Amino acid sequence: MARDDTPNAASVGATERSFRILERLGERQGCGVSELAESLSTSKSTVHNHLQTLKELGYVVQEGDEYRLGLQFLGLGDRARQHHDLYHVAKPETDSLVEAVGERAQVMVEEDGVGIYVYQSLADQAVRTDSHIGTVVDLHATSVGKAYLAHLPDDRLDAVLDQVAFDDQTPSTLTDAEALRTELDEIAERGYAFNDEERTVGMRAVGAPILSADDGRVLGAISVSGPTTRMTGTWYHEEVPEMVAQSAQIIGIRATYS
Amino acid sequence: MARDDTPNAASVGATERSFRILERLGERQGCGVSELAESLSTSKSTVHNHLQTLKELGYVVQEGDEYRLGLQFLGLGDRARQHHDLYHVAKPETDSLVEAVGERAQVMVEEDGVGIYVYQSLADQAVRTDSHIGTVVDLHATSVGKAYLAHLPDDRLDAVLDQVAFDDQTPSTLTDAEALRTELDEIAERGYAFNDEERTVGMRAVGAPILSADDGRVLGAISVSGPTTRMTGTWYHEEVPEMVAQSAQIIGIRATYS
DNA sequence: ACAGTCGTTCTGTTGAGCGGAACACACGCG
DNA sequence: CGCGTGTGTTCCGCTCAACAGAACGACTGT
Repeated sequence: MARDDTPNAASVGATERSFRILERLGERQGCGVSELAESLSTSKSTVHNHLQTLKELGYVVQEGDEYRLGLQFLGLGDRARQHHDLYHVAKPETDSLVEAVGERAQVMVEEDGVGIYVYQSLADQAVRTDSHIGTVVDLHATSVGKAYLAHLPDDRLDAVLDQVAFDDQTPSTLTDAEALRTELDEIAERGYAFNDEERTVGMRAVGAPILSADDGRVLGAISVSGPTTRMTGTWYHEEVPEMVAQSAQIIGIRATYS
Repeated sequence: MARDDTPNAASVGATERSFRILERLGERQGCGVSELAESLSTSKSTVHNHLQTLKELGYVVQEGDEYRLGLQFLGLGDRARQHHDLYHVAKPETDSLVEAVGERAQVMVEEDGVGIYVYQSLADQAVRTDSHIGTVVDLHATSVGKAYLAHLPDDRLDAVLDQVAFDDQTPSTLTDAEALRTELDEIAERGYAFNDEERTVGMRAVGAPILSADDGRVLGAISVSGPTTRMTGTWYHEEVPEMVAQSAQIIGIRATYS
């Protein structure tokens, strides 16, 4: 369910094709029909039909010989985010956290076995990577994901781990389910999680869970990430974790009483 | 093209149906199969097929007997917004404008004949309406839209006005094309536009165009809106316009040199 | 003028998206 | 307890529409 390459085919093929086109349009910053047709191994006419339909619906705009994603998706995205009220309470606190540490911070929420960034704040000197709002991340290979998993009830955790494909993304990625479970226990006790180049070489991160203040349920997670050159020593191991955990706690309190 | 009810049918019907379902899911905050099927006058099985497909693609999540929009749309929306670099430069300035006037402000960009809010900032006492990020608005019935139109080249203006259906939304809405043109001339000279309950009864707004600092091209528009009870006298007619126009100018300058 | 793009249009065929009916399950009520 | 009614889900054929491929203009740089 969580991964894209599910074996069972989608029942509505045309819809799947449309979204493949849209996703490709997002990756490249807009492109033409032929480029899309080739990269999706579909005929030009089919791609053209879909683009025309999406254009009429307002989800794609045409600029000369190029097609781009339409801004209407902002509306759908905003509507989807309104269900997760965590966003509104986390936004200001995340901004001040970024101001304090001078790196990058992101707020994650789980959806259907994967993590999705609902907010991201960047300091001026923060490292620009491919992650942004709406980025889908693995729960077991990020500091936010592990902080989240560490506080998940056992049955939910089992369900998530069953879906996870342990395809090591970097040489440091955990590939063993048991090793992950023992690390999650440590994280739960410690209160925050580290990520040392597991997902992206050259990047380290510190994540903390956002817990409901009354029933202790985990609502999401927040993390700060930066380059290995700056994330070192007690700054990486103590001071940043302290600040992240504190911000996470504040967000958790605000989320429960609002 | 700009409006939804275009006579010519979409070539890919399944895609259109999928998006109708998604839009409906957005309006109601998630709902069930039967409710969707009835309101779209489609069979339950068809709706179910589409929902399953969208769920596998990650754009819809299922929670018990309810379906909701998935957070993946955040990614598509963010990608679409990246093309309009206006967003990044306008965000901080809009926030400080809101802090100064204590109402609501929104940044608009044109896309295919309609206006779309790419950012919105709310003060604590701001009026909550149905507008939010991604909201599609008519260019001729909003202060942002008119401020934008007033600085559009003649040929582009003609093209937009041809598409506009003058369906008066409130008793105050302008319904005559010529009357609109004369008002646009005044706006262009004055530098800002007013909106007195044209779109929403009880709401007034002041909008100013965001112009490129070098070639004077109009990039978008920004507006402040609030209730008629608070938007009165010189505050509405002079002070707020002054602040909005100043913010618009700052954004225009930052947008050109960045 | 030519060959190389690009996007667009056309047409036939087949498979897939569709509606309708039947199913399984959860309620609430007498 | 059944019943009635409400879900969401599954099944199954029929037909229409989504697809591939080829042909068409319009450009662009040889």
